[in-house]
Amino acid sequence: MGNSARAGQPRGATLGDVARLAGVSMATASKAVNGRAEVAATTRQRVMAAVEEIGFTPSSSAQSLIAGRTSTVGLLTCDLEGRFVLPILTGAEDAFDSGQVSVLLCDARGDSIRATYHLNTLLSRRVDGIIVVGSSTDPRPTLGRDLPVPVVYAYAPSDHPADHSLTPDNVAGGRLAVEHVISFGRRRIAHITGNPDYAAARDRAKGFQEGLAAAGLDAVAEPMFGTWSEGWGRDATAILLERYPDIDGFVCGSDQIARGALETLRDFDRSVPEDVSVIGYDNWEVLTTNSRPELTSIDCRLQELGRRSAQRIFEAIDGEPLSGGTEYLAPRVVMRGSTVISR
Amino acid sequence: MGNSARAGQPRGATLGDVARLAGVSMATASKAVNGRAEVAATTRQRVMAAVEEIGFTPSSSAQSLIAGRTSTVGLLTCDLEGRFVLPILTGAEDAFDSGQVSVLLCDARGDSIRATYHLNTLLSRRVDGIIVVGSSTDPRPTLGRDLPVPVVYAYAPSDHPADHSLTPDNVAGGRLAVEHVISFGRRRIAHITGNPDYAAARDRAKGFQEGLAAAGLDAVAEPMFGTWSEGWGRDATAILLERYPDIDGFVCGSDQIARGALETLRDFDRSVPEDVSVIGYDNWEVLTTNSRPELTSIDCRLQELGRRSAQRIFEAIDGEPLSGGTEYLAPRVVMRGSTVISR
DNA sequence: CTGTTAGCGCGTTCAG
DNA sequence: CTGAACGCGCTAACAG
Repeated sequence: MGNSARAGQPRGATLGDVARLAGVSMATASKAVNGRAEVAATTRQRVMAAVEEIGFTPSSSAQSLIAGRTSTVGLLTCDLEGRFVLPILTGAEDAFDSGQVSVLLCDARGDSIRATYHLNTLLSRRVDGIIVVGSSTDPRPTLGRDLPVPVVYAYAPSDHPADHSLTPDNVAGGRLAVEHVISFGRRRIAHITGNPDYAAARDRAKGFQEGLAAAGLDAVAEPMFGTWSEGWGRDATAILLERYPDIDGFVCGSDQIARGALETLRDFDRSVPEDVSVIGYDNWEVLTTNSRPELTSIDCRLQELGRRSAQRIFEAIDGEPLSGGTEYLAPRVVMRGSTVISR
Repeated sequence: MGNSARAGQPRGATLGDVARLAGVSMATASKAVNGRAEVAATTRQRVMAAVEEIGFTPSSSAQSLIAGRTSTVGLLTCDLEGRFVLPILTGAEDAFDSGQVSVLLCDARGDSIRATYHLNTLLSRRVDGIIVVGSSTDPRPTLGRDLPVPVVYAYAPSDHPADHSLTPDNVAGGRLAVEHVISFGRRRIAHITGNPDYAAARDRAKGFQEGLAAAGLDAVAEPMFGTWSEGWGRDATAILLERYPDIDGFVCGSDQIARGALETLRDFDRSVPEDVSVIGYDNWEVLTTNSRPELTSIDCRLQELGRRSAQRIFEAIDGEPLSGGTEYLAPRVVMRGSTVISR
């Protein structure tokens, strides 16, 4: 307090102010501030003192104008609410952060008109690159191929093969899930998953069936497609248990579905993981670590996805051109009590 | 496609390019682009054609330099992962969006050193204002009083009374919750909540007790403080039911706790909402709409909180100085099957 | 109605 | 080692 009255320079002090106060020219002040060698030690001290005194910070607008780069990237999300964008966003923010670049956040709310509007905003702000974060793994329309900045598509791949996309490998995830359950000796395994309109549901089911086949096992039933909800998990599990009482493994397409499965298994007096194994998908902690038993789940490593997306942008900024095509990120299994017997 | 080869001006075309191509001076081009009146219709058309042709977008860096404003605000979050910041963030983004201002996102990861670092970044980028989003409702240290831009604290209020803060009214929420349960005829009501180190837990408990007293009711037991987890909800509910079998209402400090309560009530064969009412807190949809029955909950209106924070920043930018003090946002109840009997 | 000039805040030559 | 001059892309005065 007290020096709040000194806010006579409300919009930030300029290098000129510093120079005047230190009794040097702007050029000298600039060199001192930027730590260049060609400046006398005593002069530098005077300058730095002045900097401290008036709280000078160089204006990025001016610097960008000269450098031709803004050290800013745009993050264009299609649906901020979606729970998948947040980890990606933190991963990217994390990577950019240590690279001294700032993140300009835009949310298109799933509206393509708003998306192009925001794209213009980002281009006008001369971002050095753009990450487009989708809310599902279904391919999304490209922003266009003749943009003046590198663009990377995260989570939802672009529908244009020349664009660079990063997306979780859901086929591998489905396969990993069933392999995990098989490794605990299960042989009668069912798959309950979400809406088949989602590529995620189809891909995971595909991986599930591949894994089963590779182990020489038959599916106990066709994959059950429904919704991504606990309610569907409960209902589908009940249906399956009544029809195939010998089921000993449930591979679920989401943690919500798996939670529902756990609940119904309790109602049927089957013990998890002793009699039946259950595995979820997404590793959504609020769901996986609060259930009884805790839920083993497939983790898509979304934060890593965000980090890598940022890395690709960095490389592109540094001149290395972006290769076209899609990178599939391998998932991993996080083991918990719904498959592992604690002792 | 096809014109991707025309990317000879990779870093964006300049107004000079437009002017040259249209055969006019930069000043005229500027006026045409900005829709000023003092320009001939035919000239304007030539200019706009040139704009289209080379895909010109004005550089915000240059514009900012002149205007002295960047039309950018900083969003400084303390913990992006936290589930409370996301709605606030979307609310703010929403409001800024319609005001043509962009959002610069920084995440301090709960680290105060990183916070001051990011603050400097934001100031150097000459943002027109800053919203600080905390991850709990406990007061947080002020960024300082002598900043050259307006600052608003959202969710976590500043510990400095002269700062402007917006935070949910948890006392009102606790009271609202118990009033709702009382309105359904419940008289033997218990409160299970989270860690008492959190102001949220204490405030909600306080509101709970006020509401009870105002209705002339005695608490069936002291509020049960624990953790914000389903496990604690299950355990605390079991303890209470064994000790006070006549309990007919559970006011919970979080939706997770309420989910746990629902589960234990099932184990005890009490029907919800016929015999017992249960209400959660936060209205976290994945928890409230997937339970059996669905969970009535208190909604903090975080998106509205974000929107209002943005509004305060707007007002401050427009010259209206920020008043000191904290705005408490009234919560509302979202009714679902855990209190309302469907028929 | 159009073009010329100056300057926003800064970094970077190039003489002194 | 220091300072004067120029330019980044753009807009606001003024002249023409």
